[in-house]
Amino acid sequence: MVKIKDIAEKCEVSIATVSKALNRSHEISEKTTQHVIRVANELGYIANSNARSLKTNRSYNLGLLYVDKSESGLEHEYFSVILNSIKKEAESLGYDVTFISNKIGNSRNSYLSHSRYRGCDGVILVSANFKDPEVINLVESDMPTITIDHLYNNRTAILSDNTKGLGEIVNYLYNQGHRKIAFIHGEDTTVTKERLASFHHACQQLNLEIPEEYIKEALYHLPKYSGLATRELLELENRPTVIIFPDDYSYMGGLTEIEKHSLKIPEDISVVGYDGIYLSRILRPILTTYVQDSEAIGKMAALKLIQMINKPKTFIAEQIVINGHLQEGQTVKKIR
Amino acid sequence: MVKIKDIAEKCEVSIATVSKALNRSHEISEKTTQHVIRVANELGYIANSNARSLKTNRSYNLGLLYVDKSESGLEHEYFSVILNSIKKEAESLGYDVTFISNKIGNSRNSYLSHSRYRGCDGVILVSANFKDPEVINLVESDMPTITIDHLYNNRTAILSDNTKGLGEIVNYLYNQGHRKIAFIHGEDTTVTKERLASFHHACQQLNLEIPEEYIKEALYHLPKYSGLATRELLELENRPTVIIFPDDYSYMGGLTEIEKHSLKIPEDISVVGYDGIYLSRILRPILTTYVQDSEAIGKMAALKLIQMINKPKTFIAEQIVINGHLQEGQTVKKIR
DNA sequence: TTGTAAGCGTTATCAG
DNA sequence: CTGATAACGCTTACAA
Repeated sequence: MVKIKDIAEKCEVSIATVSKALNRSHEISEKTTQHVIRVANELGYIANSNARSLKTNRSYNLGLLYVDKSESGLEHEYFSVILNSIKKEAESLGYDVTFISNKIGNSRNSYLSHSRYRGCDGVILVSANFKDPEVINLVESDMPTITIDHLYNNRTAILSDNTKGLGEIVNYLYNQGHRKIAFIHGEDTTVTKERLASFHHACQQLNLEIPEEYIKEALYHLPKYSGLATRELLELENRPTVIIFPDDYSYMGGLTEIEKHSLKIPEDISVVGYDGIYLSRILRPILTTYVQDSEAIGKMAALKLIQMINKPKTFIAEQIVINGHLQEGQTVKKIR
Repeated sequence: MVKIKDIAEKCEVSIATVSKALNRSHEISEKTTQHVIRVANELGYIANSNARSLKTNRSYNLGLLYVDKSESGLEHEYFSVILNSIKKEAESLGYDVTFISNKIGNSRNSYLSHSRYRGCDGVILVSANFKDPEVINLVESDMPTITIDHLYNNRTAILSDNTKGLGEIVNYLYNQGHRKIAFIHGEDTTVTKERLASFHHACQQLNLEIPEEYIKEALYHLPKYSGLATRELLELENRPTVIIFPDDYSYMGGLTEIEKHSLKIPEDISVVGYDGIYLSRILRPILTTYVQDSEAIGKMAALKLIQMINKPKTFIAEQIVINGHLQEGQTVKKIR
């Protein structure tokens, strides 16, 4: 590999001059700079990020903490899109992206250690177990971090607008004539809490009495559990006219159950999803769902993290809410 | 950050001894080794991968080249699963994974340069434009590489079994009584060539005459183009009884078109997908498709690349074919 | 404007 | 079995 020293020899200048020229330092004359750059190109010089990082303590590398609780990996489109959007934005700002695990080489280690080991300038937490002490440890360290869809005290987070989302859904359903609205929510997380609160708030505003049996817990992204919850709802004496699912994927579990009961969507029962993944649009009937702008979420996460890295002193923790919108599909029946 | 020197001082040994002890060198006595390790833990020592890599020329970091031609990113499940499987296997073998772009910092650069800049030990090419000179340049360099679903001369590749796949599909359709089999294939790639050859071969074996108008080109993962091709097929005088799609996603484009023609699947027309993504199982009717073992593909890619890295001399380029299987869904009608 | 030299945190060689 | 020391490739005071 050709290095700075080789260029220096060829140009008959010192390595310091080469380094400065390559970094476009104004200490160096325009002429020398151009010459050095030309020779560097001729020789096919490529910098060594390890040497550079060692010296500067900056890696221009972002860590990505992505732990899928369902152990099924990147396969959930919502997160996949976020991940890719992070990658795209980071690249366009001159940063690379490395996955962070809780191992270093072959031995177990904390996420924080791993991030430090790789010299990450910052870390984005996309889907993690936010209650894991190790994760908390990372967030509370001096390592710049951004969380997506989870809010830690006094830390920067990118949040999808769960409050607005559930509110819009409930109001839409009400306007379509629905009064018996069931809500299957995901496991207990910040996101879920917010959605539940918003659901109840919206119902209250509309003077809707929702029986407790209409509220069911399932797990995000796992159709099976939403299927079970759906069955319970369908077998209720006083069956709801519409079911809100935790997410579009989970709806598929409900769908199977609804079919088993020989019910037609939306004639016999209406359904609403959440996320607005590609799937929701290609399903038939097209799913009525709340579309999260996951593209924007990922982009904003990368952008804010890099801002934080660049101005650690003046950066103020903020909670950024990314708006979504209701996708009116074909799965909600207009009543009366 | 605590470093080797701090440990050395506390233990009253030299930094060389600490380094060796930490690396479990047998030059160092068991007693010293244990002591050093204990103190290292007490102090919360974390190695610095930059310094280490600089010295050893090994990063334990794999580059991942993933360029989605549809510009839509990680959102295709087939690739998402592969990516995650690579990440999992790499981690379990003590490697990290970094995305490789064609930029370094803010200036354009080649994939190869980027890989070198980050000191990657090797690179996996998941979804790339395999005809791009820059990509070819990377593969032909001394950087260990593995390609997925594309075969370069004399290089290691992980391939899904396209030959077996198309053969099985055709034979299955034949057994179900189908004689008028249409095939919408993807853009011209190694994979497509193989599938087309296999399709024709299987038909020939069965003495099936397939009219040329039954073979259509579309683009992988883009429902729109398969939709157009489907329309052409449906409007044919002599309409096929079954259509094979390039992939499960693309089928969705065909589905829309079939619905526009008020045709029922599989009563009026049968369809077959390819990939076997999650979607294929949750669709109704369940899609008959050829399931690729993407989990195994990703895992094998990481494994082989690491083997290549470890034994560059004895490693022999090989083409590894990962078997899939036919998923009998509900979209193929039994004829007669 | 350019050069000298120290040093970032490791590993590896060689001597003791 | 342990230690001194050079070296990896680069940046950056500071000197010239």
